[in-house]
Amino acid sequence: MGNTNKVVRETACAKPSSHCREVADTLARIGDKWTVMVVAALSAGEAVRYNEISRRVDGISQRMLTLTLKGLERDGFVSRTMYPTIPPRVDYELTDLGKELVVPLRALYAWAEAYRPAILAAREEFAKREEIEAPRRAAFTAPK
Amino acid sequence: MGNTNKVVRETACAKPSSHCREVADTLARIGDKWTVMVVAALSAGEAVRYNEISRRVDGISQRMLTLTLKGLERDGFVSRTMYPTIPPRVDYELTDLGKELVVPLRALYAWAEAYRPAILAAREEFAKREEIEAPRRAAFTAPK
DNA sequence: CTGTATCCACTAAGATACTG
DNA sequence: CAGTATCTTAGTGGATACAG
Repeated sequence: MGNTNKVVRETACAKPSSHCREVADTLARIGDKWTVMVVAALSAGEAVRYNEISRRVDGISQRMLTLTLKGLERDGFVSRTMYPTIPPRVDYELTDLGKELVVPLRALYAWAEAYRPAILAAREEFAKREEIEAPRRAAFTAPK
Repeated sequence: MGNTNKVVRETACAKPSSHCREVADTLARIGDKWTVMVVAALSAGEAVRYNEISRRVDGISQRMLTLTLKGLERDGFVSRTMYPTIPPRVDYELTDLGKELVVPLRALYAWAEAYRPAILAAREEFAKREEIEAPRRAAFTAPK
């Protein structure tokens, strides 16, 4: 609990009057493994139930779905409506803020689609160059 | 090393013919903590040396800077030019692809700037509601 | 149905020290 | 100056079991 490390975190920025740390922060929040996909699952506009999201975002664990939804709710991107029926039913829906998030996300989506081939190509070329230069260090693999 | 868990990773997608997993993947790649800031440090256009980037992205460790730069180089976003002088000098510069990346990043930047107040407001309101509903579970804090 | 709680494996990331 | 190597710690995410 004692704050031994004080971590300044200020001025960790390239440009003068820009809050690029805040962008990085925001990007990190929406850019994690599941958030984008959950938002995508809700982007159609209608309210979706917990299990339906779980089905749409196949591969997500309950834990991660709950955490992701809670994070999105916390930041005001989705609204949670609970019906105390039996069995219980909970609807999730994008808020207005959430819908605003979809806009830049779609832009990024378009960008990713457009440039992914270029990225993959660059990656392959890089891998090839690595295989040429790797052997130079391989000689240094002396056991201690 | 034995692959006990087989991890399908296919069809983890909401919409039919969309590669939203790929967007998530791309977003995760460019959306991590340091990548955005390093790209920002290079976004002015000129070539920048290793230590200069290190200075601009204050707080980054050598390890993380090296890894981030290697990742960016790998994906074709930055070019690395090495001058075998003494002392050695290495310049990093955004490639054309890297400059294309700056475009959606700026859009996201604008979005983050515009909506951050709304997000922070939502977060505070959520925190308040939590404090009201938390006590209900506090009663269950029985020691095992 | 809609979660919560616990445990465990893996990875990411910082600090530090050393090399060409 | 421009990295690499290694160690250690903290956080992420999955599986499972259980609760309301």
